[in-house]
Amino acid sequence: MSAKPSKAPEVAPQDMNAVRAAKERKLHELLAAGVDPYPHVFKRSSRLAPLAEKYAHLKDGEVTTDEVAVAGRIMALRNNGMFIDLRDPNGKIQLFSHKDNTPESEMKKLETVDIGDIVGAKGIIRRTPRGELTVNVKEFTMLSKSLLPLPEKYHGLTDIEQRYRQRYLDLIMNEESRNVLRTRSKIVTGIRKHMDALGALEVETPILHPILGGASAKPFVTHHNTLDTNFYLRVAPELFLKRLVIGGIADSVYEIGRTFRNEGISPKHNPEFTMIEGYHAYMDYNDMMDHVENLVQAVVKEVHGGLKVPYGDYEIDFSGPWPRKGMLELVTEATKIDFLHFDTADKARKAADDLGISTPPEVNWGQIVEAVFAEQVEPTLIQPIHVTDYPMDISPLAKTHRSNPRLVERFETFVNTWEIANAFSELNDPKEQRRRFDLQVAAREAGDEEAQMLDEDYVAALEYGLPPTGGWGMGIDRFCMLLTNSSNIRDVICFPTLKPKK
RNA sequence: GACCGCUUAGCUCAGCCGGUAGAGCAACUGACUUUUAAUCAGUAGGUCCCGGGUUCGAAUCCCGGAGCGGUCACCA
Repeated sequence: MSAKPSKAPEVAPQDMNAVRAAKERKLHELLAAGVDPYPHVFKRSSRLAPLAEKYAHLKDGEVTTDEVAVAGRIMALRNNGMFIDLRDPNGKIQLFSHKDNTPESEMKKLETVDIGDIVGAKGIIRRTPRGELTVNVKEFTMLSKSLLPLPEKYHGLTDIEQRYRQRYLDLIMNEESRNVLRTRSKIVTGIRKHMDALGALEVETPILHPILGGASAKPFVTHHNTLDTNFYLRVAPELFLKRLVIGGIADSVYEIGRTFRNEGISPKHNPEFTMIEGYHAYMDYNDMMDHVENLVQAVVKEVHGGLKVPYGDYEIDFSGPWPRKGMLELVTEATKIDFLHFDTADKARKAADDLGISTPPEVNWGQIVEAVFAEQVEPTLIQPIHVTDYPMDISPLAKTHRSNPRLVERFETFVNTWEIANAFSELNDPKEQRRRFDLQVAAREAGDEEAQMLDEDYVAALEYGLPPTGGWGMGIDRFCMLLTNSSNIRDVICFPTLKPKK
């Protein structure tokens, strides 16, 4: 391009604030000088964190003859650019430019450098008398000229909405945000490592589901054009994973993946969230309790170093063994009422009413027990506990309890009043499964939007034979909230769902 | 979905009983030069979220709307 110095930026002035205009001007100065403000590559001799380690022994004021090439984002300029704070994802270093040791050509480049630019620098490394590890700049390279100003350096970006909408800015400015999302990554890696060590096979199953299944939830609906068919975005991977166990691809399979529920958004609910589900042949829900406990402990230890984790006003102690208590038993402890004594929904409803928990007439016995449990027991479950033996009414995919036909072999693990895991001995009797589906379909026809659909192919798969299988699922996002002391699920999601602006 | 709250410069925030817009950072001009939120002097920067209304006069009061947050309801 013809590099002619241009005073006037190419963008209409009314579209820019003064800060941007100054940056545009500097960009033009670079172009005019024949400098590419967006070069293709820069060879670093080291990242910043290893440098800090390598030179930790340098005393204040000590100078080396070691030449380094470093790169990162400029976070601060002091003394008209004599001191630059450079940062990369894991470290920081100071750049020092002074006419006594920096060539005039490089000193000149400082005039086109702003806070927020990505730059590279070469020079010898030293520690200043005030103790800052520093590169004495011999050569400057603009690596990416920024055109927008960074948020205020001291307070950072605090506007919660903007932090989620422009997560990149939040990440540039807030160490805490970077750390929370890094911890999430570590948690997922830790889970995967634990599962792989067990010999479980990681698989991927469809997100586009022609038939809703695997959980009671309201779905998103989407459309495939050439098939001219609507699909649901999955609310759970469950039925496909069990098909794989039927197929014998492995004794243990698991999937970590995005799941979608078209329900309210809250500090604990994002419309798309990440679950892990695992299925293990020849095991039952007792084995799953051991499994969930081991896995959670392994990951907590890996992320936190120990098993005690602060959350809000509490300290969660993940050391085991975690108590295992029946849901009905817990309800009885809390209410002095044994709901197993009520053989009809009406009797249970009356007892719930007396507790101030009203339920609509169409709900069944299990749903009433669940409502009482949610109201009276859940808020007390701070430390890890496996709540076992759920009503069959609310568990259409779980195997009937071996000692009580009204219950199923299911448990949910609670921590900090939240359900973090849900597991059962999988129902593998095809006739019983069909009967359960029929009940769901009836509930759906009676207006229960969240009741499950009959999946003929899944029943057919069961008819070929699913081994006795233990299955479990865990919401990764909430688990991450617990381990990062986050009070909002959005903090542990890189790009949480927001209403589009305007 | 209901209730409550917030929204002012690029960012962080003031703005009283209604009298016509302020600071710090960032930017610009200059000074200074081993700083650590550098310092000093000066300059520029506004759809006060949007739309109505009341008023001589609205960032401020009233009504409606939007986005976000908190609480509750449902869900994991």
